[in-house]
Amino acid sequence: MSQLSVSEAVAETGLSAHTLRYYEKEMLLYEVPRDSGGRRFYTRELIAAIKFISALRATGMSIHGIKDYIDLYRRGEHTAQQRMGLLQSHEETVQAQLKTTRASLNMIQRKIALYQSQLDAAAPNKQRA
Amino acid sequence: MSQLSVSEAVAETGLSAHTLRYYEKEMLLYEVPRDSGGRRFYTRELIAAIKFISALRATGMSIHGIKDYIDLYRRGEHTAQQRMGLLQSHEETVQAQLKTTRASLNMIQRKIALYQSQLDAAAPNKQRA
DNA sequence: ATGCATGTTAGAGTGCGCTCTAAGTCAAGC
DNA sequence: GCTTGACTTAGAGCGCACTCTAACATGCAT
Repeated sequence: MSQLSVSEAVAETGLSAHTLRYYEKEMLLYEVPRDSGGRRFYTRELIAAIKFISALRATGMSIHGIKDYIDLYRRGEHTAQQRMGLLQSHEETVQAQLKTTRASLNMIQRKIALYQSQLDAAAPNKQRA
Repeated sequence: MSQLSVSEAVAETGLSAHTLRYYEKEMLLYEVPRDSGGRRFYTRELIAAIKFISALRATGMSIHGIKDYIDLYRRGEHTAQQRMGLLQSHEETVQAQLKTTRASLNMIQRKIALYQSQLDAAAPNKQRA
C-alpha cells in the first residue's frame, strides 16, 4: 500500500518510468529500494520527494538546481537553513517569471480584443431578428 | 528614428542579433529591409512584430506555433478569424499553465514555511533583551 | 589609408530534459 | 513448460531554441 511499483508510481506522479530512472541517475532520487528480483519500488517518502521535485520542475527549476537542493538534503539536518535559502531565492525567480508571463498574456489579450472589434465592425449587425 | 540598426533593435527588443537572424531564417520575420551595404534595419512595424513574438515566446508558444500564426498573417486579412482562434487557444493554454505554476509555487511556499517554523523552534528565543 | 566596430553568410555546436532502443531477467497465469 | 507483461541495463537519439564560429564586407573616424 505504501510501497508502489513502478507502474503505480507512474500513475501516482504523472512522470514516465523513463523519467523516474533518469531522475535517479541524475541523483535527484537516491536509495530507491529494490525487491528480491531487483525491481524498484517507491515508498511514500519517495513519492512525496518526487512530487516536490515535480513542483520545482513545473516552476522552471533546472535539474541541476534541484540536485543542489537534494545534495543539501543528503548532507543532513544542519543544511536546513541553506535549503530554505535556495527555495526562497527560487520563489523570487518564480514570482518574477509570473509577472512577465502576466504582462505577455496581457499583450496577447489586447491583440485578441483588437481582432474582436475588427471582426465586429466588419460583420453585418445581426442583433435584431 | 523609426528605422533601427541591428544593435538598436537588440537594445530595444532584448533579443540577441543571433536570435533576430534565427527568427528571420525560421520565417517569423519576413521582408526585413536592407541598406545599400546589405545590412538589415528594422522598421517600427517589425519592432512591434518582434515584441509580440517575444510575448508569445515568453508565454511558452513554440517557434513552430508562432510560425503558424505568422503564416496566417502573410496570407492576408481574411485569416483574421483564424489568427484570433490561435491566440484564444494559446490564451487558454497559458491560463492553465499559470494555474499549475501557482499550485506548485504554493507547495514550495508551504515547504518554506515548514523550514521557518522548524528553525524558529530550534533557535533560542531572542525576543527579550 | 588604416584600423576598428558593426555587420554579413552558411553551417556547426551546445545544453537541456527527456525519450527511446535493444537485449535481457523475472514472476505469475495457463 | 511457456507465454506474457512488467521490469532491468547501458547507452544512443531527439527536439528545441538558441548560440557560436570562421571568414569575409562595409563604413566611419583618425
